[in-house]
Amino acid sequence: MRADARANRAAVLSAARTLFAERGVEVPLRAVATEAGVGIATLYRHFPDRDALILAVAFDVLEDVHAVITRCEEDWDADPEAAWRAFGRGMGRLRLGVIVPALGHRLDVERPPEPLRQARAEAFARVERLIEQAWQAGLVREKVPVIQFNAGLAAVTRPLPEEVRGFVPDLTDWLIDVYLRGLR
Amino acid sequence: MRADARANRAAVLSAARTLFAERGVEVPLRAVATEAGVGIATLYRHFPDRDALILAVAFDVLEDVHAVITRCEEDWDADPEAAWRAFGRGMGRLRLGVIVPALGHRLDVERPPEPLRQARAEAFARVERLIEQAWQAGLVREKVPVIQFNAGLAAVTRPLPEEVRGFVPDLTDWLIDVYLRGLR
Amino acid sequence: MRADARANRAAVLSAARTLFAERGVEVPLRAVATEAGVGIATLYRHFPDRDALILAVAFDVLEDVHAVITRCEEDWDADPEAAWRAFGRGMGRLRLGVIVPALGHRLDVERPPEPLRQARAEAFARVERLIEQAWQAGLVREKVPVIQFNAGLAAVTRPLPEEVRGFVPDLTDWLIDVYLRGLR
Amino acid sequence: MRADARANRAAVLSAARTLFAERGVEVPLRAVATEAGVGIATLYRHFPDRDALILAVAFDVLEDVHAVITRCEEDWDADPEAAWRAFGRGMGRLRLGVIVPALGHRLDVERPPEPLRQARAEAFARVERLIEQAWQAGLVREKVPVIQFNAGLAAVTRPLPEEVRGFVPDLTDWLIDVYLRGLR
DNA sequence: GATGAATGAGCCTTCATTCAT
DNA sequence: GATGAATGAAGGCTCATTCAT
Repeated sequence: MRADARANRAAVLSAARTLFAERGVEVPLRAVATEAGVGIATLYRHFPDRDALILAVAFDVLEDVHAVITRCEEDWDADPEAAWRAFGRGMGRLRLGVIVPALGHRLDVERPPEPLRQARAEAFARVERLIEQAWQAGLVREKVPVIQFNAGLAAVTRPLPEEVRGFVPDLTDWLIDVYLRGLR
Repeated sequence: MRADARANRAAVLSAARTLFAERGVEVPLRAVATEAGVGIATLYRHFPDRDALILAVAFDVLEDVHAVITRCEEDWDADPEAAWRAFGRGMGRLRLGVIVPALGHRLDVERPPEPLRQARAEAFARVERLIEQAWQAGLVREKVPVIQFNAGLAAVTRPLPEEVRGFVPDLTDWLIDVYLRGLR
Repeated sequence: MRADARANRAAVLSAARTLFAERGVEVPLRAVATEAGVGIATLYRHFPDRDALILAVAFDVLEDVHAVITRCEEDWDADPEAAWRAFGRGMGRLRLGVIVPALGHRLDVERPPEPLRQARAEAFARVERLIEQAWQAGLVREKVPVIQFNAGLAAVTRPLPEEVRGFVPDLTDWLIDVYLRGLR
Repeated sequence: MRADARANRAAVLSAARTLFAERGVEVPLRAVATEAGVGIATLYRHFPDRDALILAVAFDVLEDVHAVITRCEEDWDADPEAAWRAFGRGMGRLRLGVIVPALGHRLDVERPPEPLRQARAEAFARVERLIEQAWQAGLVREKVPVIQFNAGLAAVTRPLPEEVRGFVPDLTDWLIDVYLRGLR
């Protein structure tokens, strides 16, 4: 792939991630292309349809998920509770709440492609280990299934309407704290 | 035919409430009409545009909100903790998570009409009193602002994709429990 | 026909004539019914479809046409030129320009009904006689065919947009004068 | 593909001009697109809404208006009367009667855009000069305001229904002659 | 490879017309 | 006879997707 092509792909991906988070995955793809500074046909060259784009964003997010997990693992011994909370907030900042439902909504119909399934499984396994550790450290009252834990996280991090955010600016962080506390 | 008309209106309202909850407030109005078993023009006769329909659903939901609150107030003295939890679950079942964001999204643009504002304010006041009681009973650690409390409730009760629900059937109830526990 | 029914019919007819002249024959029939102060179904009871209503208005206008002609005939001997001009203005005030095109547009496709054809023929004959008289009196340079004369009158009396009317309030009367003068 | 696009734009414009003249500016845009041999979305790409299309047609017509005026100016000295009549007929052929009312009807609501206003003003000025000349040549009895002159021309050149045109094929030319003669 | 243009499908909304009370 | 309600058929407009340059 040419260097400029790669740059375009990256720009589209980044724009998609931003706009998906801000306006939902139903945002017009033309808006994504414009935000990325490329023509609509260029977007389609890299991502044949909306699902492909969502999928790519999902991979992108999953990478960050792994980074957050890694960070948590590294910081764990120094201060489990802080690491655990940072983990929650880090996950929250990834807006899982946006991409997870979209994945369910659009991709599971036709079976999620194997690579995604695998990357997800790997992340699940690592989170499961974290939950286990947290349980041993007394940070969660029971070993919640990962999928349930993630679903909760997703629920808690979906964007709320402007109006509400206006009144409660740090709502998401607060909600994550409440969520984690509720798990104890 | 007044009776028929009323029945149709109710059918549309009910269909809208269901489909809004399942597919979001952007669901095609034709789908709502079909689900209600009426023609599209009948829907428009009763609700001149989407916002009017959303508004009507909001009122409908608010009525149920008041009922849930009343129930909680009545049961409070017998067992505060049980009443409080029932309150949370009752609210959860109303799918506030669907209608609240929609209200923010669409109706605040053109100022929500006074009656709604008032009905909402009334509900807020009653919930505020409940929170106060809960605080006194040691069920919440601090007197959270109602709007924040509700926003959290909304976040926690928005529908998740089929896939997730398949794995964790009682997710919403579980999340509400976690939420309420986290507030302690 | 009941008295109230007759009154309703008359009200609809009158409203139609007004609104046709003001907004064209494509005006929503509901608007006509409302203007007439009756329900839409009442309008339809009296006039099964738009064409029937247009037709009825046409008859109504034709009656006035006959009155204008009669007036002209009566005043002729006293002052032919004044009578001729009054005739033109009288016709102009009837807004033939609104109803004539509509008749052509909508009714001729399926042959205009006999009664209309006849009433029109009668009016045509009388106007033809007037033209003959006017020719003898030197008020027109040649014996224009009636249909042509009327078409010209219709063209000249169709309503113009507000903007223009604002600048030239008496445009129609002026145009009729020009038209009649041009015929000399 | 710039060339194709331009051709399409021209085709739409031409189709619009034809259909506006034949069926009025309320003609379905789909019909215009079909007549132009393009998809409906292509029409919308070039003209974002009906007003934009009407506006473009208006500009198009105005260009022809200027051409007619120029022609008249050039031919004036050779034979003023012939030039004046040719001017009237040339204007008549442009179907001002269709586009002028539409401009009044639709565009004045949201202020006609400056360029149009200017092109129109320029045409008005030139016609005013022609009227002045015609007055000096004894071709009009008084210096009619341009707007009034044009309104009359518009009134006289609006299309009449098929039926009438069937009976009097050259009605418009005849009417223009009568109009010009009436102005003497 | 990148781009803008073209296209049809789909949703919103209005309106003529028919029904049921 | 009068009425308001119901309905489907357009027509306006947007957007995902495909083409041609």
